Amino acid sequence: MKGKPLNKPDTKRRSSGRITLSDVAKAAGVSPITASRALRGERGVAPELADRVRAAVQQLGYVPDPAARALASQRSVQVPVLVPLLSNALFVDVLDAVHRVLFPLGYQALIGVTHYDPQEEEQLLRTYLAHRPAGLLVTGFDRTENARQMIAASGVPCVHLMEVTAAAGVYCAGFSQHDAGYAMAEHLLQRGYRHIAFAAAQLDPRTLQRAEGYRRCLKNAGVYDAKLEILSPEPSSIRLGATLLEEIVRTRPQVDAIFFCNDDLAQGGLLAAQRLGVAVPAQVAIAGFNDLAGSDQMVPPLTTVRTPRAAMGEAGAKMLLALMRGHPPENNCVNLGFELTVRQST
Amino acid sequence: MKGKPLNKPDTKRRSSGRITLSDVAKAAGVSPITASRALRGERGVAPELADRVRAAVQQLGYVPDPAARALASQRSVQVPVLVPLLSNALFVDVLDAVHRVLFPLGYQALIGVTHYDPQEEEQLLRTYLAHRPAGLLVTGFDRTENARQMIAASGVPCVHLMEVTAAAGVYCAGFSQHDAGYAMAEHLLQRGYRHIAFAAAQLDPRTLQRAEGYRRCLKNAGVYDAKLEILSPEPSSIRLGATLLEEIVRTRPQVDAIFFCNDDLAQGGLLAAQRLGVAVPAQVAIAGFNDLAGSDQMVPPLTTVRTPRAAMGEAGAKMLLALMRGHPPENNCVNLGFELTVRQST
DNA sequence: CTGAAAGCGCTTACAG
DNA sequence: CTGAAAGCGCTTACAG
Repeated sequence: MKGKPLNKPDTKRRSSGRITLSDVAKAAGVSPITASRALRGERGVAPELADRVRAAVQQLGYVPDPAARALASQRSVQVPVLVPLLSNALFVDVLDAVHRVLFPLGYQALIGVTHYDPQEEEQLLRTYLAHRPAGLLVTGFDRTENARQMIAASGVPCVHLMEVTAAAGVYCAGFSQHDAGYAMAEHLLQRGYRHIAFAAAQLDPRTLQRAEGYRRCLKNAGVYDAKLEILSPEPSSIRLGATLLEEIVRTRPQVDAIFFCNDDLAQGGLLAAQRLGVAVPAQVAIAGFNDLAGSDQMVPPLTTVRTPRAAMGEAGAKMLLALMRGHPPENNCVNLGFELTVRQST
Repeated sequence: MKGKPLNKPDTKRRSSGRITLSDVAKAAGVSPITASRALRGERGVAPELADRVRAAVQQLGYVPDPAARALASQRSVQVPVLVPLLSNALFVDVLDAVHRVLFPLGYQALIGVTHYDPQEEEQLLRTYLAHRPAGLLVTGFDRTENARQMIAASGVPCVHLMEVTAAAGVYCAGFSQHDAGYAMAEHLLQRGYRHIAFAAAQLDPRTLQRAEGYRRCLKNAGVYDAKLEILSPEPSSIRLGATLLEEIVRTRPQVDAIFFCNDDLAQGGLLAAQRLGVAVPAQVAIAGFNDLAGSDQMVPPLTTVRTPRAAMGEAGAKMLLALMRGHPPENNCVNLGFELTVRQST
């Protein structure tokens, strides 16, 4: 007997008290492997046994251990979502949509903030890839060569958000930033404006693509003037929009319309115009981009481009889901489009 | 020889090709346990050996496997952050601050969205607790009894954000919502307003605490009128603020000031007043709460209460950090205060 | 201060 | 269709 406690014959060296798969298997009268297979819905398990396993899970309140699962299968349920910022509603909307699709299916969306810095993104990728993520969601196509290679070498399925490309073998859910910029410029031309300024902040790849669309459209119409591009590397904000409008009104009196690259800038511009007594759109028309909260409530309501933020998050997540399950989607690049939303500010 | 490949004497059955702790230990000429201890900065390792381990890590580019670590130590690096919504900038700011503190130290902030629903929160908790989180960050104190017990039983360190309490043994980082509501009402009284409406949405616990502060202040002054409370269960938004202002102006012409429970409502109210030709603050004063983006740019700039969102996230995360490391903070409840921010709308 | 053994709770790969 | 064995890559608990 050696003085061992009789009542705890099963005491292990490091028992956590957790209900394990073995407990479930024992209760169901099957082996742990069979229980595991039944749990994961793997076919090839007799329906009756699967039922017994499900019942045991219910009865014992068993919850699988994600760490053990990840270690054994070499794959976690984590899906890092790399976005430039959280302070831009744009990306929060995308992240929210991704989370809504992934979470109910057992996947964990992980926040990754790159601050628009490719080096920072590369570092994040290094860290996250060590976690054996199930999949990866990134913003756009602009990254370091290192980052690109790390993603490819990892074998982790990856979907690109916010932009589209014609390249093969690249998965993406987005829309053409260029075409959206072009469409807004075209709208302003149609309204009769001829001195159309482009006011932008941050100057990230997508902003520059919109700028290019604006540029091409005005050049086609023969009214492009490089001096009417106001490009600030500062972060986009309502306050900066106000500053930019003041600057334009002061230094470029000929301007009859301003295309702001984001709605927060445009809202700030609208408010600054009001303070300065500049009539919108009579003296200066104002247009934005993204159709953020409040744009429809501005005075006058803001003309903008409605972008498919939730749709991109959702479509991207669903595409990733397919890839993670080993079913490559027929269409590797979903173009969700955009919608020119004309209100009274133009 | 049995035909075995001679060049791969070390081939395991399921090698992942990953560089492991054993590789590091081998390269450093120590045992894996010593390498593990050195890596985790556990004291009691000879400095020289620790140096050799660090060098080997560098040279091999070793990255620890979080899953293996979690399984062996029964504790992951994950920190679920439970917030009501992502569509409210308030919580995004908190989440962002938490992430900024936790990520550089190797912890992973996990998104948890409760939609203001205690049942949903309980379900989330059940899921997250199974992941053996290192810590837990939750919003406020209002939750199901089940949720409370699950947290306590798990032994996972937990910090409450956004509110403060006098209760002992509860960790929190927040401010007094009640007092902030009181302060704004007091400001409006001091300005001479006597028919002060309170317009609120969502009606979550913190909104109701602010309402209570408003109520108590007006009662103390003898000017409380229950008919001037406009409480809508709908989600807070700029558009709803516009609707609420229109309703108040139409049905309660005596109102000379409106205290909106959140800045998005107040901004919407301000814009609606402009559309209706209602002068602010001459005819109706308007005040908000939270000092969200754009409030300082409104016309007129919005009087509001600046709340310590980033500070709460940061202080909460740091407190949690201390708890996770087994160093309970001296002060279990940090009150970050608030700042009445008077602008021209009152 | 250092290490050999065992174990965390699963799944993979191999048999039958 | 089912299972016994081994292993995923770490850390804990026990010795020395």
